[in-house]
Amino acid sequence: MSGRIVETEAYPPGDASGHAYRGRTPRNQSLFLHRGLAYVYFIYGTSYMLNVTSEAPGIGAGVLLRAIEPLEGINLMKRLRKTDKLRDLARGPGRLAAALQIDRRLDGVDLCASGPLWLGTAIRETPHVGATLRIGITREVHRPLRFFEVGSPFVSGPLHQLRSP
DNA sequence: AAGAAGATTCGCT
DNA sequence: GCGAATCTTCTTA
Repeated sequence: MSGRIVETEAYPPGDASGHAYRGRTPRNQSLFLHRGLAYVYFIYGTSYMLNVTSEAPGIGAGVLLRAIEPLEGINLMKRLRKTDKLRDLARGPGRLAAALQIDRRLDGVDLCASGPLWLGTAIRETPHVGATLRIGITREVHRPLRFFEVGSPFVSGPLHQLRSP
């Protein structure tokens, strides 16, 4: 299965809304490893979230992947998500993880090497990226750190664009 | 020690 | 629109 990332949120170093803010715990320890690894956690009793670590070792920070445009393995994703609606397969961070069968076993996996889960690049025209407010947080709510592809139907949440980065 | 809140989603009303 | 699901951390409600 594969998809194109169309929505992310940044949780940079020192961000009070980030999971690393209060230091290392058993759940978030992979956030403090080197960049390019998966940080996967479970929340609300229902949902896994996939993040990519983004800083040097010892600095806790990452990027939450909130939505992908499904590309390959769509029928498998439909089974895993128990829906036939293409638009709903991976629109939202919990849905994204469910569509890609991601759970805590993938926590700490190197996303920049061959393995069960990885990031790649594809040559395309430069996407139009918008920035707006992050969703579902209660601290540092005014920072425009949610990034999305303008016009994509596979993006979740409000799309009022605050600025173009 | 116990309860609430959290980077959410789903099903029922 | 609201409540439930139920893991991890933080607060003391």
